[in-house]
Amino acid sequence: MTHSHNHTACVQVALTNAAQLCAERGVQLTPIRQQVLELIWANHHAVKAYDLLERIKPLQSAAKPATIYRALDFLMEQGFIHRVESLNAFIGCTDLRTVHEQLLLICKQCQDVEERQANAVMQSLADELKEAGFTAHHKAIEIHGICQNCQQ
Amino acid sequence: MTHSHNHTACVQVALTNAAQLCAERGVQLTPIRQQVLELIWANHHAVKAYDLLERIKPLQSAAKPATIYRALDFLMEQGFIHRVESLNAFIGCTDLRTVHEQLLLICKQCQDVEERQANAVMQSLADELKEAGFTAHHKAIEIHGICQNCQQ
DNA sequence: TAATGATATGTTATATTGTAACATATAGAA
DNA sequence: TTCTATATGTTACAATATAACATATCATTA
Repeated sequence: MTHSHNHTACVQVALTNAAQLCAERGVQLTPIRQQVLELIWANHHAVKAYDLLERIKPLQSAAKPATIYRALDFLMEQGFIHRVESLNAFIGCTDLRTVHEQLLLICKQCQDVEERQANAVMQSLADELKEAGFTAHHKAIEIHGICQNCQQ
Repeated sequence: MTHSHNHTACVQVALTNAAQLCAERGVQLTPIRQQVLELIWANHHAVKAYDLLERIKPLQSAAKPATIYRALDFLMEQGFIHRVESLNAFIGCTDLRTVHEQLLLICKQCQDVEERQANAVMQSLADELKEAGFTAHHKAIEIHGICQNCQQ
């Protein structure tokens, strides 16, 4: 994704959808929340909370950790971003309109994170959970390695 | 697992296998490392590093954070424990002799973590990764919810 | 034997990540 | 206008993790 794509369009779509969903849901995409979302969408890397804090300071000089964490909490509740558990970091969700479980492919080389629906994986996981008698509330499926673009 | 099982046997097996594998590999299961492994195996909950630090202090009064993190690093390298990324915590590995990817089922109610081989899931995941052109180095697959025993 | 090197641990300090708690502001509803 | 819900400001701190350098131990070998 770092490699050749129209990223402006990515950002545009993400922000437009977020704004519309907020309107539909009667929740507020305040300036801080929108700025955090934009900063997360600066690229396809997972971003750390304290990096966001540094980057938002020119815009919000009063920003403190809580400023960022509250915005992140909101954006996660709304499904606009995902937390990458194995990196303590965050990425923009590329699939806002679908109820889905995310499979995250995390490239060690370019740092990009790709989100995939992976329906077959989710189906066999559902089967496995049924067999185990386990009721799932949240799934974190994170694969670290080297993405297609980074392998010559 | 909290629910009715001979946990002494779990611990025994884990420690015996770890000792044997260390001997085979020519690495040292030092007192500190063994104590940390035992503390992790106190039950089937994921344990936090600083909890381990408190619990090891009666045995190792000089213990500091690095004491624990070094032991954890060793135990993870040897495959004796897993890190639960979404909890910042650690559990004993129940399947030392098999090369495997772990699916972790984390119960919100009893805190137990169950490790499953989930071969079908891993196979469809491998297919998905192949399709994505992604070379995996490490997989964190962590499902949060309610385990069979905790649902009446 | 003494020097060397590999491994493990001791120790201090600090970096990173995340939350609690209470105060203030703002805007719409009653 | 007052009330309420929501959002943000602010201070302090908790929880998680690592860096860097010192010391110890033991087997190898010069």
